[in-house]
Amino acid sequence: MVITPALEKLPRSFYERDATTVAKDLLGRYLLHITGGIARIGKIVEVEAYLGQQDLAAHASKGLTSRTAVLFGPPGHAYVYRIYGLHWCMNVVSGPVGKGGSVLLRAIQPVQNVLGPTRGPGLLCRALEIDKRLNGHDLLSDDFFLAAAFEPEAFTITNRPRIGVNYAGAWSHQLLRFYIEDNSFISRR
DNA sequence: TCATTGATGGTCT
DNA sequence: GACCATCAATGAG
Repeated sequence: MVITPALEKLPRSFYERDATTVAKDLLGRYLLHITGGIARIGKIVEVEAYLGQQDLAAHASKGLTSRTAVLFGPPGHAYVYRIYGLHWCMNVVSGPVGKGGSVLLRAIQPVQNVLGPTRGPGLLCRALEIDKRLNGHDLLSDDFFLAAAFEPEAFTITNRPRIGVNYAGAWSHQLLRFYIEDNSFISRR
């Protein structure tokens, strides 16, 4: 029996801040995806910030294309794409509008109705049934959104370089990966 | 425990 | 045609 914490949907203003601020503030928040009457819920424990067009590690560095259009759209929407031909990854578009900033969700801690492992961006999406259909989806909707617990918990945030972006030169060294210290659900490495 | 590699497809050049 | 914001299975040590 899982006891679901009381949750409050995050407002648009939450996402209108810069990617680094949103990334750190997303730790400890809850991701909910409701499909077929089943609510799948995970607590976010690891994220990476992608700063926008000038960030060579970010998809937005390609500029505005059909693929990256969502990144340059309004904050508070989901950017979902396929990577390495077989995995889905999910970002949260952050502000300010037009900058192309976003936050990659890398790992969650299972809370309710989660399918399989969640320590990694591809696994996370599989576990919450997130795929291309949710690209561009508004995160203030009622079936796919982020929420805060009414009673937040205390934790320490650790900074590390982002993973898998060695091609990005100096940008690959920036400490833009954040996770909850000592949480056992972060991706290994 | 660590390093290597195969699977697999959309996007960009 | 090359390149990936990955994961799981494999084999060496």
